[in-house]
Amino acid sequence: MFIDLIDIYQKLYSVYNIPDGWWPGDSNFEIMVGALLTQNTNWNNVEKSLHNLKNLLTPISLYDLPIEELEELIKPSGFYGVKAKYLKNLLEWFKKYDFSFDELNNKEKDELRNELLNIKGIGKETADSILLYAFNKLSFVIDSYTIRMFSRIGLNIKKDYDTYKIFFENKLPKNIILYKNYHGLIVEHSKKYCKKKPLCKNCFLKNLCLFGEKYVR
DNA sequence: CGCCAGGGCCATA
DNA sequence: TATGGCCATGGC
Repeated sequence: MFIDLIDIYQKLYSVYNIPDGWWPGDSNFEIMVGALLTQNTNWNNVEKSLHNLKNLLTPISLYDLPIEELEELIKPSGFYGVKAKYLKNLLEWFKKYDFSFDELNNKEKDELRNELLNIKGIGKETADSILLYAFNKLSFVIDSYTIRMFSRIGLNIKKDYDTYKIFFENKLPKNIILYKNYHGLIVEHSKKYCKKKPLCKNCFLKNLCLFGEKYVR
């Protein structure tokens, strides 16, 4: 089964109206915090937490905030106990670089990624989300949606983070906006049609989707 | 009421 | 390497 990633991108792009860059947020720091809070969590709940933090969305404010207060403010986005610790771990790392995105941007992409992965609470998806959307590094984000959607379309590769990441990065033009938008389009499409209980009947990609044929009627 | 959400860590085998 | 339990709130 041949999968044309560009063709699928263009189809998604023509259907969904997403802003260029896709990830919502008024600052790189807010994007970084949101990337952590959204771990296995509906974005609607993340927005509630970000709203609670609205006057504290600077690295220094959050660094100085007692962890008990941080827990209270991020409760709506769930797993608040571990996520508060994870955020503190991230801030402790960020402080070593004077909370400076510019300073960290001097690092090579792979080095920056490895440093993020060494923070307890930052796994591959969160690291890649921060790299791509907060640091503007060319690092494609894979999530459960990506694997579910493309395996249903017929992409016959191992359902594994690294395998998917390499596949996408090898086949796509090295373009930051394309990376940002593509992941965003996969998320938007998956939330609407390619859910665990799929809505293939109304899905405009059902012609391409082997999985969908069984659910058309 | 049950299912699911823009994961990751850890213990176990 | 690969599962399974755990972390938890809120929308539907």
